[in-house]
Amino acid sequence: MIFDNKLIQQRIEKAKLLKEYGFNPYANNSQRNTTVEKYINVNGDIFEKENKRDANRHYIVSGRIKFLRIMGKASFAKIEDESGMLQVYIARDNLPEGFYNNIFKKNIEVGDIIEVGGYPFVTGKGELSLHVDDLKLLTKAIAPLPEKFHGITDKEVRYRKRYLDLIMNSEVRRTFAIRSRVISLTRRFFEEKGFLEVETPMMHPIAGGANAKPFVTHHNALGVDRYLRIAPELYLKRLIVGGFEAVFEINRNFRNEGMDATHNPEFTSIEFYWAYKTYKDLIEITKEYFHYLFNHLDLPTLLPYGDMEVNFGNFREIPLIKSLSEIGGVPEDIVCDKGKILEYLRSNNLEANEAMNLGQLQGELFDAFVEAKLIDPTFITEYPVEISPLARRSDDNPAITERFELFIAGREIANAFSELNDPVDQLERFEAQMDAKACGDDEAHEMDSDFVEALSYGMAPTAGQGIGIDRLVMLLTNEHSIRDVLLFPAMKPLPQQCDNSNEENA
RNA sequence: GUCUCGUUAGCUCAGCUGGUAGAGCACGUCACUUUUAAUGAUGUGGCCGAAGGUUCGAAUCCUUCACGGGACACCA
Repeated sequence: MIFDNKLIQQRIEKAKLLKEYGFNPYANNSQRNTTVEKYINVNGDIFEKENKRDANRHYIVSGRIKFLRIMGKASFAKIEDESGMLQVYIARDNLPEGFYNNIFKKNIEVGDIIEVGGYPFVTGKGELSLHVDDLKLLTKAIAPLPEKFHGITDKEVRYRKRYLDLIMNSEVRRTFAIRSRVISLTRRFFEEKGFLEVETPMMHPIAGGANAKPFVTHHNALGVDRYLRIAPELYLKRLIVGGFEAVFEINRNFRNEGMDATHNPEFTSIEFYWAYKTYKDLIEITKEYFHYLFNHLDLPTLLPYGDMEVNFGNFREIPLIKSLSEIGGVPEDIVCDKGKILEYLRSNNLEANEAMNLGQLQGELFDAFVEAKLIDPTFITEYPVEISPLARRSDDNPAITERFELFIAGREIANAFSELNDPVDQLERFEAQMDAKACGDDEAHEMDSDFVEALSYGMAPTAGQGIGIDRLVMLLTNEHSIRDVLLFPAMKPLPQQCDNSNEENA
């Protein structure tokens, strides 16, 4: 039984006793008329008052008891609501006869949610507090809170029981408040730019738009399997075909792959598509977007990330090949020679795969020597066509594509390109993917003939971009695990949980 | 997937080369009307992640498994 713990039994007993005394341990008649934050702001003048108090004011605040110091006939408690923590002073003689000794001291404890009324005053130690003349229990917590000083530090417990993490680590709330604002600001930014927010299916008959393994589910009514989407890309482009010229979608993608500090099976991205534009326009709007975020989030331009400092006032742009020598320190004369690259990789004790083509090897050099050095925001452009299967070829140089990836703090944060809109080329690329799939590549794209047909009606030249919201939030909040920016990250089930769910389902 | 570290009271952690399971906080009882992780006294509290094995004897040594953290490889 889940409540068989002795401490929980004690607290259940206290709730029973309160009921017997006529106090509802789950009262629903809150009279709260201010928050802790407002209380502290409004009563800042109490420090200047005579006796440092004003008994003519009266406020009712509510919150969870985080600290309780009982000293005989008087007590101090710290109660916390969403806005902050407030000290309240509870003395026997200010409460109804017997309440303090029999009800408060015996049956109310840390973790309970209470409501107190009283006037503002400043204690001898100089802390603005509330002088309580009315106290009631709103919610009895029957489970004891973790230790008040160390709180809850076990990452596993923090992720599995996020509510406990939020109770004990109030700074965690700040991370998720920032996340919420990033999503809200992102939406507003693109709306203000004239983009239309759309919702495309989460359940796809064909999982397309990325190289990834999908989750499969089953639609009973139609008797068919459906794939949770791995990317919204192909649907958003259909909308461009249909005549929308600027669309975006902020939503979840699902990939049935491994989990680690930067991968959760469901993750949030924004993808946006912009007709009559190229990737160069995307570079400009991306800079504007970051500027907008930083302004509205009040973040400093020099943002710490781990032991790095990222200068968001220093956006750079460099072609991939050029970055190999200029940033990666790879000798200029080898970056376009397959044999010399292989030799160079070997001499640096890196894997040198003879089967790779020039573009793939340049990608290897980039990963090994450049990526980690891209601290300030850097647009890497002119990707080799061999490692950019979805991007439009450059008209000037058929070996490279009209594409960029944005790197910040040594990590990829956005991927963008001028979209392929030649339906015959697209069909051929799908067919090549089909061959790869037949050869055992289970992440190869599926043929989506409806999408090819859509392109055959003509898609205006379009630029499209995806930004991983989770990783962006990690960057902005200086968090180093995706689990710290997801309220409920995916976790393996515990054996006991399986048993419970079976019982519930039975 | 590989390597590595961890899992002991509600929480945070000790527990050495194997010999009856420890502390602080929390909780119970008592004292205390301006405290700040309040204080002082006293008491309760354990399937040592799970299963096997070695041993007279295992929290401790060995094997397997489960779940986490970190690193590396692949993907956003």
